[in-house]
Amino acid sequence: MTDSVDRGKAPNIRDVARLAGVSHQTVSRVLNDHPSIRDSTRQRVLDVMNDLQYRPNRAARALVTSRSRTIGVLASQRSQYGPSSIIQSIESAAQDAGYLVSTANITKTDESSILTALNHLNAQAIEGLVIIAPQVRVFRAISNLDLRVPFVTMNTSEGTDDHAIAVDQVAGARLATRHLIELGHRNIYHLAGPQDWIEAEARMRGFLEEMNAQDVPTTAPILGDWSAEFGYYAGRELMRVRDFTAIFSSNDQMALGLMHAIRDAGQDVPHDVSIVGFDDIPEAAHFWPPLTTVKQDFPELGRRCVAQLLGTMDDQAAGYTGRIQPELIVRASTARPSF
Amino acid sequence: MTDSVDRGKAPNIRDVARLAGVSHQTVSRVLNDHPSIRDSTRQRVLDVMNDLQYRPNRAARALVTSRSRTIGVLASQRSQYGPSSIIQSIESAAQDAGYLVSTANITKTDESSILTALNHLNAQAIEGLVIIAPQVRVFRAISNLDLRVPFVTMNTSEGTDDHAIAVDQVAGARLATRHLIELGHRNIYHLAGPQDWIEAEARMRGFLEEMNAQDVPTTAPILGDWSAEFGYYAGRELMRVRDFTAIFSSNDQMALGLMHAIRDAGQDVPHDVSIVGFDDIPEAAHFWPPLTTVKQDFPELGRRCVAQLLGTMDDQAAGYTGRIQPELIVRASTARPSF
DNA sequence: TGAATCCATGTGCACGGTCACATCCGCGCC
DNA sequence: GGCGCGGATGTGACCGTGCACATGGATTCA
Repeated sequence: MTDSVDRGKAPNIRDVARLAGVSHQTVSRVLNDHPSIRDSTRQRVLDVMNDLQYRPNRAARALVTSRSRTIGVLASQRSQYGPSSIIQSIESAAQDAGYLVSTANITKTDESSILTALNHLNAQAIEGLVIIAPQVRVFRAISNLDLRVPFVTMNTSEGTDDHAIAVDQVAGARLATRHLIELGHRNIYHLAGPQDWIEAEARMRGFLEEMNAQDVPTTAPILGDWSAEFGYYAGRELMRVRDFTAIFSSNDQMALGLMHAIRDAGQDVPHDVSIVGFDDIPEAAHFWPPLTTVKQDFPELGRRCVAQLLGTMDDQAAGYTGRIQPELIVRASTARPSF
Repeated sequence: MTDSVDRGKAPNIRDVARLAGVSHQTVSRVLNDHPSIRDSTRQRVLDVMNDLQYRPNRAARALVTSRSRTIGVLASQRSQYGPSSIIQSIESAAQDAGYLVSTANITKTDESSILTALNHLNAQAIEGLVIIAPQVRVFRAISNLDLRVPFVTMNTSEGTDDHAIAVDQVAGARLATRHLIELGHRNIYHLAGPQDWIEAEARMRGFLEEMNAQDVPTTAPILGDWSAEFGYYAGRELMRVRDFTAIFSSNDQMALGLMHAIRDAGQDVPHDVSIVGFDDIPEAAHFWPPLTTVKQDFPELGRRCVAQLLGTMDDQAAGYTGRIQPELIVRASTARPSF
């Protein structure tokens, strides 16, 4: 009678304790891998847990430890390949470490939508934050709010370098640019990402650095919005001028739009114009022509994020300091200029 | 002295109560919009909350109410455009309703990885479940586990229709197929998705139904894996045969791969082969040639999911019964056959 | 042999909310 | 004037877990 478990209510540690003939604290110790538990006792408890289909109550645990075991992710453009791959790998890494992930998305880029997102995360009592929407104003909003939470960002920015886990975007952009220069191009445009995105800025910087290093004169980059749509319209405008033989696009989608516009203008890629993208989305190999691009290891990026964040949270020295080196993938969208 | 709030600890309702000169229960009532609170009292409490930067503790609330206010999402292929768009809209809809979203991803398709994912969600004490990985075996695993949680799935399958919120995949596939037939094609292949995906099956069914309805003889569909890569290799095989003038691909990525292979074989899309995709990913308009495809309203799908799920959870009649109608987007990848 | 130490386990309370129930007060009505 | 009633608020218990501390027995060592 006293042994019977109430129907319709999940069992708790006291139920387990009673059936195993120990105190609730012993059960708790088994749950937390406390060293000084006799093997026979542990086994008995585990058996009862199994019988009862016992699952620890996360809320109760969070309440008493005041640790939510949740990390927040602040993202934007979530449906794009890069962000979504990263989120996926963050989530699986966090899950392995026993953490939950709560994401908040920024749709509009205004200050208030950033605040809404951060407040949402704050309400979850997150213990750490990964920022995948590395816009300058996001950092501003964070320091204004002073959420006292360790955070990690995917990309470097002045003043936040402690937190940065980066694919070396600058190096990637230099690879792409160097490739074009080595092919013989001298009139190269850069179609950049949105102005306030840190990775857009880094890629732009890499482009300019390499151009300068090789003594090639540059024109001002065009600021885009990452979308194929924008690339297409930018390409239409550019094709009116035609004072270039190559374009380095800050991501693959815009590169796709560019190639579309170039064909529409009756020109050929790569014969008339060479195109390089960035990211190496899975589709890039099948674009027409297959796109030369810079490959980022998104899954690895996500894993490192979590590793570093958990490290910071536990006040450990945060292992990974090195950047992930991106890789140039040469495909058919680049060739020697045709003069 | 007694009024001072401990530093380093988040304020709780009792702190608020003390400073507002009321009982903790009154504070709780303010939090929960209880009707019988005098306006002046409410305002006083709200002011104190504001001063203290009070945030209700989700864990404590979850503990006492035994409601986690969390809904789970079981996904697969998360980094692809469709799933990630849906997840994004689910998340924002859930957030609006005061719910948290916890996602679990299935990478491998074996039974055990499904169980792992479901267990992960189960450990969160989710109150509802959205299934975006509508593989047949997922349903089997769910009924085996008998998680007593209401769930919703994106696509219909025999026996689970109560839970289905569907874009009418069959209708979409029929639209695509009819378009090809009306252009005059008679030898049409279908490149389907993985066998055990319910949406793949539905699109295949739509294809076959329409072909039958129009008395066009069909060949057995080819089973793919959704990737552009697969589309490419399938295309290479198909180009050896060349007994067709059109292919209906079950998604845009595979269509992209097909077009790549067709060009590699020296043939032209749409002159020699017409191609139709499915999904209308943002890049599809800029493929070469721009892809004729069937557009799904992913964000709406996500919103409905949440609406229906919350409805079911509150035992309300679950509003939306109608399917979302997909739309054919005709672009340059389809034309009359060239004989 | 007794004190110190360590191991294995138990006891009671705290965490921050909500719920059921109690209380107090003012008002209308017979 | 007494009674009932409902609005506004207070009191104490409880949710499931972990922590600090207590306990008792075995072992070690002076």
